[in-house]
Amino acid sequence: MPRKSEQKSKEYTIKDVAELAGVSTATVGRVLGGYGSASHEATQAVREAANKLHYIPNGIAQSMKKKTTKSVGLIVANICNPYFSSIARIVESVLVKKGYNIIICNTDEDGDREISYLKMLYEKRIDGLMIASALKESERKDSQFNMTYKESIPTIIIDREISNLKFPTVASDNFRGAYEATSHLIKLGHKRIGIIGSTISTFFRRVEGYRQAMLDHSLPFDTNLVFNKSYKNVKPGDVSEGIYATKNLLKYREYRPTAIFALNNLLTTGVLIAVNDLGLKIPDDVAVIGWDDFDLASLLNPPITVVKQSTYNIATIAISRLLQQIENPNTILNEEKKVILSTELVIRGSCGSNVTY
Amino acid sequence: MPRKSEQKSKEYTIKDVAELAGVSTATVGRVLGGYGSASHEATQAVREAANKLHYIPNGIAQSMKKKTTKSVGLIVANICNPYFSSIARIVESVLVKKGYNIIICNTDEDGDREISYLKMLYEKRIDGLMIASALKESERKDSQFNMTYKESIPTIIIDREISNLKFPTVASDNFRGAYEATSHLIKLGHKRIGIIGSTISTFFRRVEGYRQAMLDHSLPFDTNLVFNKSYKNVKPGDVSEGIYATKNLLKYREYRPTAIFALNNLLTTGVLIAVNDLGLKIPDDVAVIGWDDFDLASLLNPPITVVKQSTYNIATIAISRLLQQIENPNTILNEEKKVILSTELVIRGSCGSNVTY
DNA sequence: ATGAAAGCGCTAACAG
DNA sequence: CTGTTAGCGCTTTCAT
Repeated sequence: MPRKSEQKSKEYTIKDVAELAGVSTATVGRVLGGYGSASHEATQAVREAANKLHYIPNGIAQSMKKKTTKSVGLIVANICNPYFSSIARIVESVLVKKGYNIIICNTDEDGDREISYLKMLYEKRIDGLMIASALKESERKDSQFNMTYKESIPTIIIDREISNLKFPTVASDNFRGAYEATSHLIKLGHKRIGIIGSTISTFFRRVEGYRQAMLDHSLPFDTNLVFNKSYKNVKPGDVSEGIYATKNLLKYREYRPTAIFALNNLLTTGVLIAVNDLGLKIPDDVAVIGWDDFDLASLLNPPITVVKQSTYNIATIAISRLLQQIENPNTILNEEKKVILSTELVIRGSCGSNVTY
Repeated sequence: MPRKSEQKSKEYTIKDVAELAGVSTATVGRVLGGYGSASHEATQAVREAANKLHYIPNGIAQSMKKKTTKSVGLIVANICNPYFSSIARIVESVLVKKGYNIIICNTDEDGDREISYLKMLYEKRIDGLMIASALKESERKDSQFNMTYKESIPTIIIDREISNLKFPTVASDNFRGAYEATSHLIKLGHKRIGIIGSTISTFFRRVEGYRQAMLDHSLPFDTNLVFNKSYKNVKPGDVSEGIYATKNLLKYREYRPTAIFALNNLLTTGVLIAVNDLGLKIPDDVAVIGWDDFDLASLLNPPITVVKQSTYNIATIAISRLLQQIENPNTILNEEKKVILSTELVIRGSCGSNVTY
């Protein structure tokens, strides 16, 4: 095999195939593209020629004509978060069956990055967008905001709602999930409950649920127990945020919360590590509840109680709605535009006795 | 704001901008594209016009001309595997800085899916490809095989080697990692060691390392202790494979291995669940070693000993080499084409005494 | 400094 | 059934 180095093998075009097959480019398009009709003879010749040249159609040129790219963008905070990777996985599996590709973008909860991703994706002329927005409420006041998201392209919002945008959205009932978790702790006798989150919108709703539960049970809402720092500068998969927050919360023995509610998996892990570092015992010294279930939750000692989101449903519903919009641009998704899925409190041992009430 | 419903707002083109600005399309291209030169006046007018129309350049048309798409494909087994999601995360973060997007493809270890993904990606005219191939050795004998991968497009192989292909590759030293883990168990007195993998190439190398270690210590290589079933039909994130394998391995008390070596995170979790189900204790009843480290490993009781891959290095080296190829197509990567990174045995408590020898 | 025009590879009328 | 041809939106010579 003579190595014609440097000589980048030319990409064959439909024209080359046409010449070799002795037909017109239109005919080649017809047999390869599967539209129109061609004689058996022509079909044969074209296939043969295409094979011989190892012809690979130029999707870019096709997109140019057809005005569709068969790709959708997925913007999430961090693909390393099992919650998002599960969604990506499920979404991709249904997309690929329809010939779509998925372009993944990690914002790290940075609004600016989100905007620049949006720009990239729109330039790429994606057919659809699925997004867990990192933009904070405040950043949306901006007058330019309305221009950031193109309402002309099919979009589905997941995980978090984006106010003043009329896209369909699929998310968990963050308020209720947190309300239930908090109530659970209260019923178990906890009065001082720490909660660890961050500045993203989803977490605000969860903190509200927590707050309401406290209030409804005549307990004070003490902001000292709310750790809501920003995620900035936290490396992906970095567990230190949760550790830091926990150590902070448990610093003063007398004010120490008797329970901690961590608002995502990474934070939960951080809490567990910190509690362990401090030589404290769960649930006797401090109870723990996490947001999002994980495989090892039931194997830890004690097993960890969690608020479980129906990730599968979120992903499935979201992608089916998005495809609906893509394939039928006139679909009006006005009614029932927002679907809020309930969460499930999975009670294991990390909050004390295994009550079932 | 009158809602001109249905009337899909027209995408503005460079021509619209040109007209509004009162210049030619060439000039618009020059100021927006940042090449050539334009008068201050023209520049001003163009920018204004572009802003007013919220003009978004058509990347497809650009790609058509420039013959570059600014996107790279990433083919992995399953993005839900923390090992792959970490790689994706790191790779994406360096790519985005250079204006590239990343298209993620999950093969689920299915060779056919890999081939169809490859086709999609090549049609999309990706600028580069990073791949952890799912193709088994046997599938590569196929005469068509050589045509499956286009040597004309920059490619980097990660995690597993693909024989007879002259692409650069970055992977862990699977043989050595497994050899060390197995030796560790042997030195701790284990003689019957079960190993759980699957039919993918990486795992073969690991089993070979295990085998060599056994042999070098005058222990028999007993295929009854090797669980190497196929992954087919296992759902993403499904832990049942590991559970099934473990229960199988531990079925007959008298032949029972005293240690189990699980070849990826998901399998490790399965092993832990199964062992727990069976009411056995780690490490007394059975020792456990896992492949790939994980945050909770040190929090489990006992903490789990693992073979740790330098995921960060794999991702970083791989992407830098890929970019090198993309940006400088004439780079000859002949020497040192293959980089094999060593693994690290992280000894915790799951194999018995915390020896350090 | 700027405009006209060719052309990237393909699809889809349209005409035959 | 098949070929000719006109673009899709942009970049980029080549003139001016």
